[in-house]
Amino acid sequence: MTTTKDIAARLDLSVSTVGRALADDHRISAETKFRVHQVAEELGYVANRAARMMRGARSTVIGLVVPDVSNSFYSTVAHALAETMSSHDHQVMLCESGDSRQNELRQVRDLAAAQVAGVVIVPTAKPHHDVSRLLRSTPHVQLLRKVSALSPHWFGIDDHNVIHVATRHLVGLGHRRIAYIGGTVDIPTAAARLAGFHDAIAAAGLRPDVGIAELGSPSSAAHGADTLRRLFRERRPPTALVTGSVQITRGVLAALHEDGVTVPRDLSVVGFGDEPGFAWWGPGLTTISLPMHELAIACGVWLLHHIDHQTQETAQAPFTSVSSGTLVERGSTGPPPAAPASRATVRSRPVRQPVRQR
Amino acid sequence: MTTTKDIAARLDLSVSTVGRALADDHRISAETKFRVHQVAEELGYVANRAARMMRGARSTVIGLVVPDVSNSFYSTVAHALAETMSSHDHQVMLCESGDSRQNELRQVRDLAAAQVAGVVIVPTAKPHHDVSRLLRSTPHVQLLRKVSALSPHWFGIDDHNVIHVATRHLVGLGHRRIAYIGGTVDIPTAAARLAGFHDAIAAAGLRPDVGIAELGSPSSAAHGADTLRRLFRERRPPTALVTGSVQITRGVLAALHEDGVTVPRDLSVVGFGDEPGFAWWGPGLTTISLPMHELAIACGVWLLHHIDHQTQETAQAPFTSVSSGTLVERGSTGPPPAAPASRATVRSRPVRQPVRQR
DNA sequence: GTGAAAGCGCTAACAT
DNA sequence: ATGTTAGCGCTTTCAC
Repeated sequence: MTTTKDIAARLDLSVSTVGRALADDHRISAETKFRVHQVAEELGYVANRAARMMRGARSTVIGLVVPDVSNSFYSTVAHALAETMSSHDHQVMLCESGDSRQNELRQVRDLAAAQVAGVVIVPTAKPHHDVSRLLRSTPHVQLLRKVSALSPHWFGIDDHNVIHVATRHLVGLGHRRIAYIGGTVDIPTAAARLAGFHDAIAAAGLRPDVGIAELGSPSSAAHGADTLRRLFRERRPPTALVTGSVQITRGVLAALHEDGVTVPRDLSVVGFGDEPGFAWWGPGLTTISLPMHELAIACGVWLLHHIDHQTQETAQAPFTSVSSGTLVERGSTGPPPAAPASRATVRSRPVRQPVRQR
Repeated sequence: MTTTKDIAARLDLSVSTVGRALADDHRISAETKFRVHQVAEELGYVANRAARMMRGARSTVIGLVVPDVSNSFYSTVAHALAETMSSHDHQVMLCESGDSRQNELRQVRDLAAAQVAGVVIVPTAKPHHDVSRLLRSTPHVQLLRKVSALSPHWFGIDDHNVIHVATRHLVGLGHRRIAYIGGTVDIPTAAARLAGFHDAIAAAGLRPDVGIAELGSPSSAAHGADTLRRLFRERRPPTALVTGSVQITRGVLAALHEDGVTVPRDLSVVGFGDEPGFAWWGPGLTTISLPMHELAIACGVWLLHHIDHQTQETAQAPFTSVSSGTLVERGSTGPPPAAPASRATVRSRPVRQPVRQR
């Protein structure tokens, strides 16, 4: 590794002159600057960030803590943030919590050790106390989920409203037995979504068929598929369904496809998120589209601004930004059957038998 | 930020004793160690990585350079790598090149400045010379794509074979006018895929209808859709299609869906990659499934091993690992029409008119 | 078993 | 316009 010392030795200058030349200090002659840059280029000099940080320079690394980047929801976030940070000369450290407090703590500890400039975090249900403590001294903002143990700064979506709208849509179509499959209510967003469902159902004077995740179980595709099949095995299955997470939606769509359920005849479905493929699922999935890309960008630029301006002693007022989703109406929702719903053919042990389109 | 100095002052010890206690040095008494750890815990001490690195400690950060993490191909890679690195006490710095040499250079420069322990890179077509230079002094491995300017170590898939198998499948079904839509041949993987197609076509004695990307154009969904529509506008449109990237596959699927083309009656399709949703697209997409998760893990653990053992003066033999894909047969491929293909209804300005499934 | 001091690469205050 | 010096937080001699 080439250092300023090497360059100095090569030109018979002092390290400080080299440092200043590289920093384009006004006191250095144009000629010296030129020669320094030339040698630096030749030797492939790259300034050592570690040394710079020792001298008090702030890191240009932003930590991103998400449950799982392979979830397209979060990969969109990672992409948007990486782009935003890159265009502001910052880098993104990718950390996965796997929705485990222990992992989350390890990741945050690593970020603290790296003295990162800031952190964007989608927290787990109950972050470890040390996570709060470690983040206390680091500018950070919560994304999507919001827990009270961390900073009050938050960028998220109106979870309650989003599910409320989805449910109202089904009520408006005439459905009276509407089910909801969501994730564990440990997680605040999931709780808000469930509340949105309940409120919409209550406002319509209906009885909800709710299939939420068992406490502690993650919001997975398997859970979506299993719960759907359980709902269908009941005496009076629902005629409509609202899903409360992308993964659950995925599982439900796969199960409906595998089991040959005809949508919207046998069941109306409103999905969560608008992932690639949702548009071409069966008759097209009616779903809630969420502005994840824009949300992540807004969150990123806010954090950068916050980092630059919080040094002032001004009391930082809690900042929250709520974005809303949009109901995208496609073919998966329609009026309920006029006659008592004819039981759809749903097997608990599904046989692979794709529905041929013609 | 708490430092060893703070702890030392608190216990009236020297910084060296504190440092040793924290490092569990054998010369320090059990009691002192205990007290030091206690105070460290109380003060929320986190060792400063920058300072450690100044003392020669190697970084525990691995750079990951991909074109775009929102591409589920690469988000799978990012996830697998983050997991692997996390379980080996390493972190992942996420860098997006956007398939631009300039961005790639900036990102690699940042990684070099951060003195990262290693780099996993999906290189652009022609990386800047400085990228080679910068990476020369950093253990790195190429993933998927392979360019000669970088290290010979590479983990990828057998691109030629994968497309060869896909094409043979269609030939075997009796197709004689088979098209291929791939990305720009600037990128070695894309070139290999195209060659795989050509070889399979030549072996069958057929005339290929090839729709590759224009040079320099990225392998995008839009390109897939546009090229598909162009192919269909020709006098004798193909009866079968092979796609050469996930994005192109996505675009093709969307266009076929929007334009109401009946698959496999009007066109047989073999996709690339097995993304969520491909299974339920129309009659189920026949496609090449690729072991991206496993590939990324293998790549990650190899890099870690390489980092730990390259210090030995042993000449490092070039290491390459080729994984193969699997043809997943679903409903989107079938025999060609016996009679001259009835022109499918494809509009250049498609009207949204989803194909209703019944 | 513990302390003092040096030094990693860089920058900034203080000389010339 | 350039050189000298000190010090960031940590580890690691070398001393006691």
